[in-house]
Amino acid sequence: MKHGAAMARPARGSPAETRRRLIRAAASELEKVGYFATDTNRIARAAGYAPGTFYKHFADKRDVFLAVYDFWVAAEWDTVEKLVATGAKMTTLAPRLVDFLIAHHTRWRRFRATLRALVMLDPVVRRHHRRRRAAQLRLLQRLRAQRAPAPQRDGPLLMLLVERVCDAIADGELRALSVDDAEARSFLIAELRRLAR
Amino acid sequence: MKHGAAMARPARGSPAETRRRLIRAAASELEKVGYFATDTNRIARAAGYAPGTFYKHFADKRDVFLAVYDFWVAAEWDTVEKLVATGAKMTTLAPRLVDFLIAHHTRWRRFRATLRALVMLDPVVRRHHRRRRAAQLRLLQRLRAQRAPAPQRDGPLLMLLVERVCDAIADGELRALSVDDAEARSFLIAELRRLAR
Amino acid sequence: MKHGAAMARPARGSPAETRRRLIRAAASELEKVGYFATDTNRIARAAGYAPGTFYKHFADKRDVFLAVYDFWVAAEWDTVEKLVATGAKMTTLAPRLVDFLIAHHTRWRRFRATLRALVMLDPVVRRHHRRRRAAQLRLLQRLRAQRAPAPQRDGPLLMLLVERVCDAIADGELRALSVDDAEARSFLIAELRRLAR
Amino acid sequence: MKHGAAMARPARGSPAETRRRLIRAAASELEKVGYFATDTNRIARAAGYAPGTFYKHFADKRDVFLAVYDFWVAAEWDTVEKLVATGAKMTTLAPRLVDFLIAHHTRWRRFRATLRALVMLDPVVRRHHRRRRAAQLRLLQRLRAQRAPAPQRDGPLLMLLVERVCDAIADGELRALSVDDAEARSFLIAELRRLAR
DNA sequence: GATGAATGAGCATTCATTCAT
DNA sequence: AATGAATGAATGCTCATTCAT
Repeated sequence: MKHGAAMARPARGSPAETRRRLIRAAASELEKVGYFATDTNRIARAAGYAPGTFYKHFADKRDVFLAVYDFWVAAEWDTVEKLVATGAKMTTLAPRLVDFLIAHHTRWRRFRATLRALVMLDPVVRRHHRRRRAAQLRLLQRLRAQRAPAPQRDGPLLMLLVERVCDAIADGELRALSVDDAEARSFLIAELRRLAR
Repeated sequence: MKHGAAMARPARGSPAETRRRLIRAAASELEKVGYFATDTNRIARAAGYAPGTFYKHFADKRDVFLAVYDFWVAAEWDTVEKLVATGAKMTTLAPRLVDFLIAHHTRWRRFRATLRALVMLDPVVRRHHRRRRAAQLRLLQRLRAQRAPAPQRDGPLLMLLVERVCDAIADGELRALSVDDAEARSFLIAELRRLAR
Repeated sequence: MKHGAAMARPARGSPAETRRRLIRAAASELEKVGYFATDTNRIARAAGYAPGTFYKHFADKRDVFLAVYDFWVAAEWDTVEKLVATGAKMTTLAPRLVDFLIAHHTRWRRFRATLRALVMLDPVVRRHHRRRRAAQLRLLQRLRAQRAPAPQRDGPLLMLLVERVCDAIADGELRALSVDDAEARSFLIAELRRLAR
Repeated sequence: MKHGAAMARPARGSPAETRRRLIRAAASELEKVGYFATDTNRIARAAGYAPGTFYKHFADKRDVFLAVYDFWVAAEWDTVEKLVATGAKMTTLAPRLVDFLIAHHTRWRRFRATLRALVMLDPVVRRHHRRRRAAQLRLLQRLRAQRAPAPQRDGPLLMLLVERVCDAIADGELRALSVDDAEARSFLIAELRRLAR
């Protein structure tokens, strides 16, 4: 009715499409108010579905959370890979990477705050997170291997450091302590450049 | 029986004593399961009191959380001050400080995970946290002034860095990325020593 | 068993039907024990539903109260309009109206007692009540205009008087003061007739 | 300490004094927010006592309510008797009585709203109220006997009418229906004068 | 595949009342 | 006589989840 009589039962799209819509809605809710302040009914409604539909696509509330996390990580690493694939030198690459990472963390800072808490408090989220981390590390090492063939052991610390500082900038923690964002940015760029020798 | 595994029923005590017991019980609950998985009735029972007693001492659930936070911060800085007051040189002082901070963060890692999330998600917790942070910074500057009279601007970054790395060690994030805790510890000690020249 | 003496479990019905059932159950509870002695769980159970269902249909306890009030007012004025619509002369109409009003107020006297108190004590109920009152007054004037085209200003006092005396009869206040109900009834009929000249 | 060392344990006054203070505090609370929105702890605190003290003087919450009611009724009839005792003619007396009653009801309108509800909903309050009413009626008849020796049967209706209209004026119900308070006042005065022939 | 009415355990919070001091 | 810390049943309300359609 709504779309005219032409479409023979649009059926709202494929299951995959529905799932994607739900994840997007969940991501948005999680970023707006965090995990504990949303509920699955709201997520379903925000995606344009009924409450029951949610449970056709996700086992439970935590399950969307993990899906959103995967979505988030994929978005991050896709961009990182693309930037690296440009073949630019570290001198040019580092600021681009840092700017992207700060923006990405800022855009998702409330989601990330929830993530950090759940990783600590929920064993299932923890396990999932560890697995993804390991995968990221492998990716990172692959990327670096293309530039400096010698094996390197400081990847983890770098990753952690970058992530932490990005979160701190996003949270406004540094500003609150009267540290300039630009200062923190320079610091991150320098760290990245140092790696590439 | 009625109180399950609760602490022995406390003697009809002073309000201050009751409050302390409630804070302790809340701290323990927060560390065990986090903010969102406890409830005020559990906290009260764990302290050996009835639900109503909780609300004689705290406005609401968030209110104990802030009290626990204050308790935690006070415990940390009391020890830091004491260690500094020994008058030991940075060479000896730094490992002691680092070892204490790592132990302290490890002991309260789940509480700290919750804290970080709430600072991001709850404006009241955020405000409270900012205020405490500022106070800590003043304390830190006072402590450093005794050693290096020249004014220093890197306090905030140091504080943040130390806290972040301690949390990472406590969370096991570094271990999960096959970074030795000892390595991280050395790094922190080096950073601290660098400050004192 | 689980639902105690509740109404038979209603079929999975339309929201409107559920809402109606909840209003009916609330009306019955309010009349039996008054606003402050019921709770929303009891109302839901009495209607044959679980506690949560109540909140799908009403924002809070006060909200059902207002719905019951509207229901009550509608029932009253529907009948009044019907009686007036018979076209009977005031001589015949007056006793019928009075008898209905006395019966209606008697049937709902405890609800009305609560209403009067809440109108005084709760600003939201007060506002709602004022609005309904104004609507009733307009209806009354419309009804009277059909009989006596000249504009009349004594509607409010009449409405108030009738309502008050009906409540007094219903409450048994008059009987307690050894005033015959019949006497009060005659008084009301006389007042109504006087209006029609 | 507070009052100097001179007073040998002021003991706060006699039990009767304490009781009076509690009643006064309860009256004030009841008028401010009504029966269901106060609690006995608040009443005790408002009177300057601890919660326990309340229960040394009253069996329960309802018990103070009845005491306040008695206090209120006594205040009303004391004044009425005094006004009647001036020996003034009804022409002069009636406006004075009416003005006092309107003021009295206005001052205590929220208390009276609660009273009317509780009379309807609580059997104990109901019984108590009936007894007081009967006593008032006897007093009224005694007062009128001094003026018109012939027995009179319209006392109850008069009392009820006056009370109801005073409440309506106090509640602002009449104003809300655009009936002037002055109009209602004149009506009451006329009714009173009619009684005295 | 989607719906959405219904669920009910669970949680934060209140308050009349008690009793050891 | 007064205290006030403590009680705990009760209450309003939420939300993850189910299931008949």
